[in-house]
Amino acid sequence: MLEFKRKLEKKIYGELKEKYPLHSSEIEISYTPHQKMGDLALAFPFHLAKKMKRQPRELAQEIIDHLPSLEGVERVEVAGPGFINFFLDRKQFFSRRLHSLGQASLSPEEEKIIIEHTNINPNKAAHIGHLRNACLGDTLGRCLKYKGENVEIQNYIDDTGVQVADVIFGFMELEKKNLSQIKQIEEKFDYYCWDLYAHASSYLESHPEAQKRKSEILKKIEEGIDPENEIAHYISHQIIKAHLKTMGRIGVNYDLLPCESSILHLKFWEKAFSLLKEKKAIFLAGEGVNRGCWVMKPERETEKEKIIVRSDGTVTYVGKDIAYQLWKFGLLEKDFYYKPFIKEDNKTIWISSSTPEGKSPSFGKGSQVYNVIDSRQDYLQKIVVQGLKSLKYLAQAEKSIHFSYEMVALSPKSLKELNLIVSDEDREKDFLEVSGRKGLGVKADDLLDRLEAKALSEVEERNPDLPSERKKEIAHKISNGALRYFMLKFARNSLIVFDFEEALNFEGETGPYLQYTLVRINSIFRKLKEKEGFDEKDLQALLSSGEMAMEKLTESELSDFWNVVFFASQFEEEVLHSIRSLEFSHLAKYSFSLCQKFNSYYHVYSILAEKNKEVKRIRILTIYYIKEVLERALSLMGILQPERM
RNA sequence: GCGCCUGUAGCUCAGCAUGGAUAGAGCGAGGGAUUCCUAAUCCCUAGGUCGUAGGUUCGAAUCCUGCCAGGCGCGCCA
Repeated sequence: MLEFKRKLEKKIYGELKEKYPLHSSEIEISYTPHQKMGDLALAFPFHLAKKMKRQPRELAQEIIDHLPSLEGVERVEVAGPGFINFFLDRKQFFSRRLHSLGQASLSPEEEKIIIEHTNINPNKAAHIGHLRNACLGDTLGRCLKYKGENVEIQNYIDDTGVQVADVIFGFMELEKKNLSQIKQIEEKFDYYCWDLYAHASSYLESHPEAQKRKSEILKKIEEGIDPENEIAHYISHQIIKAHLKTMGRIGVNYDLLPCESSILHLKFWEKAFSLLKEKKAIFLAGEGVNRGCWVMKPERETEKEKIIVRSDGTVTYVGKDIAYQLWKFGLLEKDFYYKPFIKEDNKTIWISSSTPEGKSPSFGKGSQVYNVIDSRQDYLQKIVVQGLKSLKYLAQAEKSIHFSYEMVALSPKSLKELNLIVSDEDREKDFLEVSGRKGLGVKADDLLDRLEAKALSEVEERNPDLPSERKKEIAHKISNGALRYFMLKFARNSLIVFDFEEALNFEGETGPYLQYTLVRINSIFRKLKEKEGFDEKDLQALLSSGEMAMEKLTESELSDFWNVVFFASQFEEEVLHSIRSLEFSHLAKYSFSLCQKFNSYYHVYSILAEKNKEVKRIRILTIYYIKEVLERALSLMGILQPERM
């Protein structure tokens, strides 16, 4: 479709450029609002009419008279106040789409793209907010790979931060546990830490004298002193494993886990610091409130200067982030060591190390970097980019993309359902921010468990005779579809106020609706095979024969056929649009609309029962085409495809 | 105070990049469809001053400005 439009635009421009004052960019083909008006539309007669001081409609007609017959276009007409609308040769169009299935017309534009997402502090279980992050980042990765890009997924691990220290404080001071006692904990470890973290946080808040011990813990893990350090190591690694398992449940994967501890021990910051000083990107404040700090000048006069190194010589969060961002672009002149963290059949997840290890693939050195981080960090991400600019890495600053999105909050109803106690002040609000520190949130695994349980009971009801393993597998796929679609259907700037009833819904605009549509299509092919012996070979024969007797379709069937096929042909444009705008709700809504169109078609036109062979053939090809597009759409969204439901 | 984001149907949200033809879905409400490929479906009905006031334009939900309302950020926390 994309290619078809571009060719047509070029051809039309070529025909008209001599006769009219036109720029090639003005010839832009769009879609008509309604099928009966035609398929493609040109709006340029309006601009041209203005330039030439003429009536748009009359001018449009004149232009049409000048146009030769166009390949693939059956009819051209003036519409409305002066649009030029094209009616395509449906048979030719469909036949070409079928033949070009599988050969993507998209092409990569970057050397290597790095996506950083998930980034959960390794001190507690993952919650719904993290699921949104992971779903967005993972979908971006899948779409970019589909486009042909070389993509590396990184999940940054802040294993030396205060959050981890809080949990260590909880273990050592509140529960008086040593490492071997911690290892004996039988409960789900990330859940155990979830509660302990909340407990330790509130304890530390009400016992300011305990802060001293916490600072000591923090210092010891940064300097690598046991037992605090080995406990930190144990906790973070156990939690990372739990997170990877949770994300594995929804099909989210990573290539590399870069750790804060490695950045620290390999002195990434020191290198970045000398670069920043050398290029005068930061300076030492000699007076004012920030005296003794290294600060970055604001871009605008009205903004405050940003502290990068505190007066005690320690670096701030944003400073470390600048160092990490430099490394991602291969600009730091330093690298991590790497070792495998998890090895599975054909996939290894690597983790950074601060000491030399064996052979590993090459990481980092991206030409473009996406950081998937929620919108509360807009300002800090801006500072990171500003850091690159001050270092005169303008190209890299341009290619540092903050994939910003709104958070997931909790509705008062959800909180009540979880039996979470909230303060009177919080109760007044329409929604509450998820807070790991307060233990306020819906744990990712809990939500997934509930989705699976609900899906299982629905499967039981519909397919009581299936073996229990099959049922479980289907329920898993359904829960996966429900969750992934839910996380994608909202625009990224839309705050999701989480509600169980809405998230657990399997009807209407939901993942299971999409999955169900595909199940129906597959079911038709299964029955075709069972009842008529129509198999893959027959399908291929049908595809290559190119025989389509479109004239056998009634006028209304031709119109319904075209409605769904023409829409399906726009898939690649939707993917590109989603990548460009980082708005995967487009892809989600597009897929949903495609399913709606198919389901309407399905109710009117029977395939198995159709007596007319020629009509039947067209219908088979139609649903085959939709199946191919839909399967691709679902896989880009990370939605699994059950064979039955 | 400054910066960013949001305001569209009873509810939840698309549409805004690149202005275009009659503003769309889902949920909820009411009605209907199953001797026929899975009813997790489909069809019909009701429901809209696109926050508000201006501006630009042949044309504005979409672009610009003001105002109102809400959220987030602006720390020698991470």
